[in-house]
Amino acid sequence: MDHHDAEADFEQLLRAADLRVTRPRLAVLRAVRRHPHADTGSVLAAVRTEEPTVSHQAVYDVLGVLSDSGLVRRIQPAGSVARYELRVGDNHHHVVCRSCGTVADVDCAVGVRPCLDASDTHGFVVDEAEVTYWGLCPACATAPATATATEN
Amino acid sequence: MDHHDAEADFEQLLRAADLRVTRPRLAVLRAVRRHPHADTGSVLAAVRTEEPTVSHQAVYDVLGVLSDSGLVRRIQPAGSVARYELRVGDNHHHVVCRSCGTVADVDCAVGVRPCLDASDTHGFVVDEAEVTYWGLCPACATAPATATATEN
DNA sequence: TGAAAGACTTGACTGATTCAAGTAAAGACG
DNA sequence: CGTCTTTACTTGAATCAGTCAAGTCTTTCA
Repeated sequence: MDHHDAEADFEQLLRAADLRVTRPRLAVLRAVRRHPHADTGSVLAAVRTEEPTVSHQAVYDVLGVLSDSGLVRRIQPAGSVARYELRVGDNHHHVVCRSCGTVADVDCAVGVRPCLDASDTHGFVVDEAEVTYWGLCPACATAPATATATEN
Repeated sequence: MDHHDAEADFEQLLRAADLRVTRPRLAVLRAVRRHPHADTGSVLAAVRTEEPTVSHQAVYDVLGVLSDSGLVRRIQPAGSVARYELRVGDNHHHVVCRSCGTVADVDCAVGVRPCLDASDTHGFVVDEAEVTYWGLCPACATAPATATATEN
């Protein structure tokens, strides 16, 4: 994984989305790549290891525009703050640990767009079906409940 | 729907769950029945039309214990505050309007427990698959986006 | 009826997220 | 390459859902 190639990728990604290329945006993209499912606070911390002067507001703004542009995906399991990931457009889903809040990716077995056919959507125009699996992660399934959700 | 019968039902429900029967709890159950998918604030407001002295903390507490006991179900679509409903244990799902946040119930067409078979759950012990359909409600699909999510 | 456990009230507090005003940097164009 | 316009970022304050803590009232059960 060459550093400059990855940089170029993110830069292209931004330009293709008609977004200005800025240091905070590149840093956020790198942070999200390094920490899949990280919440805003973790992204901020990760960003500041490279760009110590980036403000917390900038991170909120950047995550907002990147989400709106579809460059990152925002998820928010019940009871959790917003989390972000780079995997986008591949219709994957998430398992969330009820005990510690850890999130992992899951490819649905049913097909490319599972469960997108609801019987009656009351006239809603549906464009996405999001599946969240709830349960216990390997650690919490065996150990007593202690941990609290923070990072992945 | 006779008033006293319904009261008796809720009372039984509470006792069956080993919960004390209190005015706030009955009022919350009635409020949630009257306002499916209402958030905590709306439940509080609805409760106070019958029991004006109930504190906001009590409503949080009651909704907490009722959720833990499985008497009500708590949902929280991304970007929304917690919402509550009485329909429980029937594995139904939700459509959420991207524009106004309105929530509606959906029975999944695939079967009783749709999508519960994920290909690889990374060792998680999964006990529930929650499906959230995203799209536009009839009103927002035709009209320009204006409304903001509040009540159902 | 009276005691013990549990629920409720009150009031303060936290923490994620947003708002607003001003400064700085990116991209376009000459 | 320098200037201009647009848009991003910084700073600092504010909001709001939800939680914590201490004390009082109720429910339940003996």
